[in-house]
Amino acid sequence: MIIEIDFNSDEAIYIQLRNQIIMGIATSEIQEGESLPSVRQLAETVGINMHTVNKAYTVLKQEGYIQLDRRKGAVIALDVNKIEAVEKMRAQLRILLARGLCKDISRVEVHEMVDEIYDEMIGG
Amino acid sequence: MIIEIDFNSDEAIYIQLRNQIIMGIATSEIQEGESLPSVRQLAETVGINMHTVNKAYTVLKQEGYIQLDRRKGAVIALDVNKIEAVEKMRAQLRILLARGLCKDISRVEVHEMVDEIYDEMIGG
Amino acid sequence: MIIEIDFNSDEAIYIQLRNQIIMGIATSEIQEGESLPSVRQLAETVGINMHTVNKAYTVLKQEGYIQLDRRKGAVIALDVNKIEAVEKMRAQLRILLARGLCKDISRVEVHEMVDEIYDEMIGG
Amino acid sequence: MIIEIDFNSDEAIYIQLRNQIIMGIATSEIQEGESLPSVRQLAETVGINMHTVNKAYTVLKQEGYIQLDRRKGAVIALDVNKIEAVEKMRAQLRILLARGLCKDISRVEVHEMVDEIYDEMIGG
DNA sequence: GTGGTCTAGACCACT
DNA sequence: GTGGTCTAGACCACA
Repeated sequence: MIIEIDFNSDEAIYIQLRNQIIMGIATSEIQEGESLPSVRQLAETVGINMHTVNKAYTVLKQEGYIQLDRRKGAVIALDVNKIEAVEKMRAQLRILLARGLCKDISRVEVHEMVDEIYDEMIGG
Repeated sequence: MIIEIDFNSDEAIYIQLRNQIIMGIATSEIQEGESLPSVRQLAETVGINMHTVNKAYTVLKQEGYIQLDRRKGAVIALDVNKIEAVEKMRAQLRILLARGLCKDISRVEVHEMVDEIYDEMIGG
Repeated sequence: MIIEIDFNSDEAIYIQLRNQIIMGIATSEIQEGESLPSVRQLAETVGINMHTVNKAYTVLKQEGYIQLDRRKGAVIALDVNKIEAVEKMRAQLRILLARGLCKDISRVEVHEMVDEIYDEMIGG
Repeated sequence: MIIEIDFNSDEAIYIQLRNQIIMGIATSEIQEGESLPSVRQLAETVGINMHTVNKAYTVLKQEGYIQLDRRKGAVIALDVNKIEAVEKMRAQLRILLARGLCKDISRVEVHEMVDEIYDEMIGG
């Protein structure tokens, strides 16, 4: 799994890291039960500070994507609180689609985009 | 148009303000050519700092939702750069759907959610 | 409210800080809705690093004692999840009383101690 | 006597080990004069590192629960320094009850909890 | 002026 | 060797 950070982005590095790891889980590049690299190792690979990786891992834990195992480090462990997840997604979709409406993006186009992204991710 | 700020949210106040104004445009509560309240007035109504309102308006201008007129203040004026808007939406949908996949939200459920939100907004 | 840190303690500074703030809430020295000092201010007063205070505040937020208000800073706001709190207390009492049993501390003595501490705190 | 470690807990493994052994002594599952398993054996049974078991035993010795004998290994031997034990318990009860007060746990409920735990342990 | 983010280096606890 | 903790300094976003 390749992680690439855009240092010119206005998104915080730990957020980019978190997002890419979530993408990795979604596309099954990393699977439930597997371990992420140690904070020091990933920090060196990516070229950032250990503490920044640590923050990304902490957030991933809070959001229910990993668990910190004292022997194996950060292990993929999905805590599926679906009700919460659905509400969170709905809130974010709402603003996303509102933006789309203002920019003349049609309902059909959104549905197409959703399907394209799903096909990308699950390798359909 | 009612604006409500959650001061305990982890989202910046000016972002919440921007989002709610975009929602207002999408749902036609405010229409093209109409003016937003003055910076001072909105700040007072909502109970926040003038600088914060200013920042929200500046962002809305940069993103092509309003224009700042010396006499009429902030006027709704949509600058539809659709190609850019589509790419922006695609990038955000990608991480949103990745999160959904991890949390067992199915493709069908996402499509349903999209339709529900569209119906809410355009009053279908 | 006076905060004192024992730099020779084996307890982490941010834990000592958290505990003393919880004590302050329990004894009503600080009340619901009041603000804690800013991280910089408290750090200076106590003579520790800003980041350490920040960590204490973060933990207090996660545990449901404060909320971070973007205008007022850290505000006392008790999130009473009693079921969770009771289970947490039971788990900790279990090991505490087990230690007591091994050290010949009687059930009566524990009850007395509990009453003494309650009287101290609520000023009975 | 069954020992179970939660590798995802934020409590160090050697602390969990220590606590469970103290629980075993308190509930008379292991009695004064009896031996604990050898470091090697316990490490293998539980699936942890030998050093970790060693650390737990060392702490138990320092706290006056066992003695380390070259031939018999770790033997339960209670060193009752009651005054010290009472002060230690009082300090920990103080923060525990402060937490309880904040979470609306009443004095009566604490007394009930104490009795329940005592009954569990001494098989009342 | 405030918190958020990032970096960096150091020490210790834990495995 | 690993993460946890603490310190420190710097810059930026936010109010």
